[in-house]
Amino acid sequence: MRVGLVGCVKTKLDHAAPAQDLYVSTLFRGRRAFVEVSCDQWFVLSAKHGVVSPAEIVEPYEETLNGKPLDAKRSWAASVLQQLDGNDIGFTDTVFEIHAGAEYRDFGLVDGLQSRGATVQVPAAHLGQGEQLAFYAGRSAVTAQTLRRPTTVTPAPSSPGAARSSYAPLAGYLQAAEPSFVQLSFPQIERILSRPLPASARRHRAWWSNESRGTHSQAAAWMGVGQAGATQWPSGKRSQATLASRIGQQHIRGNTRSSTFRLTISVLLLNRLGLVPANGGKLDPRSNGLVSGWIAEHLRVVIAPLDDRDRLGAVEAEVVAQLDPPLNLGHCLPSEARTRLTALRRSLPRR
DNA sequence: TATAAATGAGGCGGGCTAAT
DNA sequence: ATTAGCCCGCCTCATTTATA
Repeated sequence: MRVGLVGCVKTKLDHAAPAQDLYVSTLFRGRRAFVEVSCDQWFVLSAKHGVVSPAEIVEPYEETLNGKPLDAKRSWAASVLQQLDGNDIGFTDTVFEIHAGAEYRDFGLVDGLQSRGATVQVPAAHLGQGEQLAFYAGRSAVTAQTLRRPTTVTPAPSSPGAARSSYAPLAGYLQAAEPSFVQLSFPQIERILSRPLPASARRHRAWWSNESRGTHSQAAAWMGVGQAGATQWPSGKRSQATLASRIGQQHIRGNTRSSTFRLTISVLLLNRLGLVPANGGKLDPRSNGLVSGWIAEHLRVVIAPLDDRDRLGAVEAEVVAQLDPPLNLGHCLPSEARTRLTALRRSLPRR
């Protein structure tokens, strides 16, 4: 049995509503989505009412544990434990997953649960505010499911990408779309997002532009669509890399260890750019920057969508066989140039 | 000493303009 | 027409500083 306890937040609806809907901040919604997947049952930890079932109708109120006197926090924790005692929960075979701040946890609640024989986990402990928002928004249902298995939970570092954005539903729609060409109206997009688009979306064409390194999450949403990696054989493991992450982070801004393409460019330009090898088959930071600049300046990318990622490996072999690109080695016939390239690549040994 | 207020953190999201 | 990028406010928690 796994029980989620979700702390209340300040921002609420202005009218009575089921507890699960009363709290409307991004953080609460993220926590709720998390426990709905990861737990068998969950409750709200309300500063005013203690343990509240998600469906229970609650009037909006203005109360928080933050900054309350020690005694008040202790007696609040005691009353929460009392409510849980009366809830027919078998503590010894229950894992409590707490999604609330330290004020809610550390004044008797965690200790009380543990002394009753329960296991307590705090998946987002020690994360900063932004990190928490990213943590909850970035966790897909699949990821939350995996939390059922490990005994200790370590929050993953936040990573760039579209999944944590409020535009994630749009990314998901595009990801799942059958045809590689999709046309949507404003209202259709708003239905997918379950909220209106900002006014700028209708007023400024620029709102819809792509963005390589900016902060506009809507651009990240559609630019992150599309998986770059094929299914690995024989493990069947699927790469999580998107086109944006593979090309941008590994090929253009990565290092020689993360991209064979970079390795090839680096060894070919070693003398011309005065590149200095470093340990581990990499280049020193300055040299790596020079390679990034060179690639950014010269690289042109053509994207050919393919619906079946499991066939990417076979398609690559066909494409390479037809084009016979001089810098590719795999799937190619041997040549004098390729023998030299192999030798050059050895000039950056991985050791 | 207890409480309240201010501040910092950092990712998200929006508005807008300059540059290409 | 499109891209790059600056600026600002929001959100919440944790910590520091000010006040009663």
